[in-house]
Amino acid sequence: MNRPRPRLKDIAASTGFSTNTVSLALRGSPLVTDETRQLIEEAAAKVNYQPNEIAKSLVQRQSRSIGLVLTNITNPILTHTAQAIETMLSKRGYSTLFATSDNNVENEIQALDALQGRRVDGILIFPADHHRLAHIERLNNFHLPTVLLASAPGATLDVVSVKERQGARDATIHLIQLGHTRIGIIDSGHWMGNAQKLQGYLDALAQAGIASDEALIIKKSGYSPNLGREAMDELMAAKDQPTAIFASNDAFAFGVLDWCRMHGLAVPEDLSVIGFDNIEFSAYAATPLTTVGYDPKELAGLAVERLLYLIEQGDAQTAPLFQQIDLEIVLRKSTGPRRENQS
Amino acid sequence: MNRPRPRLKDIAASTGFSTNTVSLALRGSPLVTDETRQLIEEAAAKVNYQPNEIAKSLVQRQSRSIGLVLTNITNPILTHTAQAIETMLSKRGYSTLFATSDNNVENEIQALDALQGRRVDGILIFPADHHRLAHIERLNNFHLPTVLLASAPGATLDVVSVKERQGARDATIHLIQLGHTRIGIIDSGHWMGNAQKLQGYLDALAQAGIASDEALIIKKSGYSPNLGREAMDELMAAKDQPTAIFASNDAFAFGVLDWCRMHGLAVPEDLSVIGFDNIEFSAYAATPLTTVGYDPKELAGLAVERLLYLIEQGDAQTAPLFQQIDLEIVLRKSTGPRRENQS
DNA sequence: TTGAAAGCGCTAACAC
DNA sequence: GTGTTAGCGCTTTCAA
Repeated sequence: MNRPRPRLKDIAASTGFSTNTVSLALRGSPLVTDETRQLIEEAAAKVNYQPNEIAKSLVQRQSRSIGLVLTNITNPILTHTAQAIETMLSKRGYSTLFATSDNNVENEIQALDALQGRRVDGILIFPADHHRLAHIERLNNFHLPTVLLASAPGATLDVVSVKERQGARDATIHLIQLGHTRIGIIDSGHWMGNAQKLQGYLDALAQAGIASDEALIIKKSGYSPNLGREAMDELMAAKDQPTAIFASNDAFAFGVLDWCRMHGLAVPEDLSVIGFDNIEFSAYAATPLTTVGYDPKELAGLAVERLLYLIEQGDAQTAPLFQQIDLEIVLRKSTGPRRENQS
Repeated sequence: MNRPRPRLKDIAASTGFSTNTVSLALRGSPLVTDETRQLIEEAAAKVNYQPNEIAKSLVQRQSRSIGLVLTNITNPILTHTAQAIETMLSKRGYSTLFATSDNNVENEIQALDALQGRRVDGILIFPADHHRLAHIERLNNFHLPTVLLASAPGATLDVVSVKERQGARDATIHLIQLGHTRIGIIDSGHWMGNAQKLQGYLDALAQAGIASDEALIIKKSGYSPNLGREAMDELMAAKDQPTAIFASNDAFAFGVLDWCRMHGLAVPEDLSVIGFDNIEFSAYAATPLTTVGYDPKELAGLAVERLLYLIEQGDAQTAPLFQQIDLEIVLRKSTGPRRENQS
């Protein structure tokens, strides 16, 4: 297919050394004379020699590549995480093989198979379904280092994620402190088997002695403002309407904001809304969005460090580590005190 | 590192056949008996055999992987493109190696080197600088199929991109038709050596007989709402202020919207603004954004098809193909007629 | 300090 | 139909 690329052998032939010497020289071995090295390096540069990493991988039994599998990257926060991961990995000499599951476990299994076939040295994965992890945990059978980018309950794998439950609780408490008691939640967690945010929300209500109400808990599968709008239709149909909404991601929150614009509700005067993720755009929403956020670089950093550590450990078994980073409320304009005359 | 994975040899030993027969059987060759195949497949399944793609790549001299290099993916439209590309490639049996240049040519060169080292079969690249393409064009020396995801002027490579110039012209014409004559542009193209949008803007003015004014042309390097705000500070300092703004990307437009909010300008009554890219959230901006957009899937589809075609062509040289997809104005709320009493 | 030989896990060419 | 041999481009013993 491609023009025959120069091999070690070729530059060996042109310089008169053996392939072994050439290999040693190019890798900066101290065994080889400076003079020899120079000769060899020149010859290599002249033909634009680039070592074949594939051959290298085969003999060394390591590919210096890792697999990154995400659900989908329509959520900008995942995008930023992915980019940070790639940058860090690249600095450490690793390539990243990228795959998406589109939130489908079958796709995920396929992606994982492909990555294993390519003999990646490790895997970073944001699982499609936090309750169906068997195929991921099975990677351990081959001692393939893996870290989960989400805190799946009871996972026997390394985890680096965000304190979702606590973040959700803080968000809800923020609303409660503003005087709200009828607080709706739009949650997408169940979709991937993740009840963390819902739990955090319930924690906060319980702690404040507020009874939870099924009519205020809406579950939506996906990540899109449309779903936020749909949820609002249901939420505001209740006879005792909420005065505040906790949207489990910023996209939902935008949908809520949009619903309010369409229905003439003022935010935060008529309705408070808080989001989750703090995507860059949330500052520019119809009403600048109060939300709870984290630093994707921090997440990426921990995940990469841990994965690389596991890879370097080799066979030495280490107990799975569970790491979670903090979330912080970013106060903007979409939440405010409950009005006296409010429902 | 990893527990020794089963090899062809192992399952050959366990079944009593030769490695060759096993290889043939597992690849579904008609040469091998059904009975034999079945035996072999069972044995393979039992040990969870997964062919080593690295070894395969080495002997077949093709990796069935392609390199995708982007500048950075903070622009959601690039994100969508990337995801679409990965999905399509995966369906065709290709893995995608992902790299980012962060808009830095040095990084780009490094990424390209890494990809070549890994012997990718082809490269899809959104170049950091549309005027510095030499290192990319050099890939042709090794007959490494490459398609550019942006229309660099005078490139000797295959290109799949959007009709930026025309899109920019249409956007500006839209503003002109609304009665605006003082139209500002915030352009980021120069940053990557791309004057397409600026050209389109000038085309439209010229066509309408409106003199262009340097004071209305602001160049900003990057992709962020902040830059849009900064640009507005400069734009609105002119003694003859613009009544409409063409922002060369949606992030800039959000900055403009925010500036207006801060300065008490109503959009579109006091100022019209049109963006570029139609990122998902533009519908949820402070004022729903009128912008010009395209379908990233269409772009991805063309690029992948072309690249795969080039790869399958092998050495047969084909003239570079230049493809551009159409853009369409998405009318929302941020543009309106120029008011009589407006400056 | 350098070279020869073996081998990573697979496919391809050729026997039988 | 199935086995044997060679070889992809490298690194890794082991000699010299």
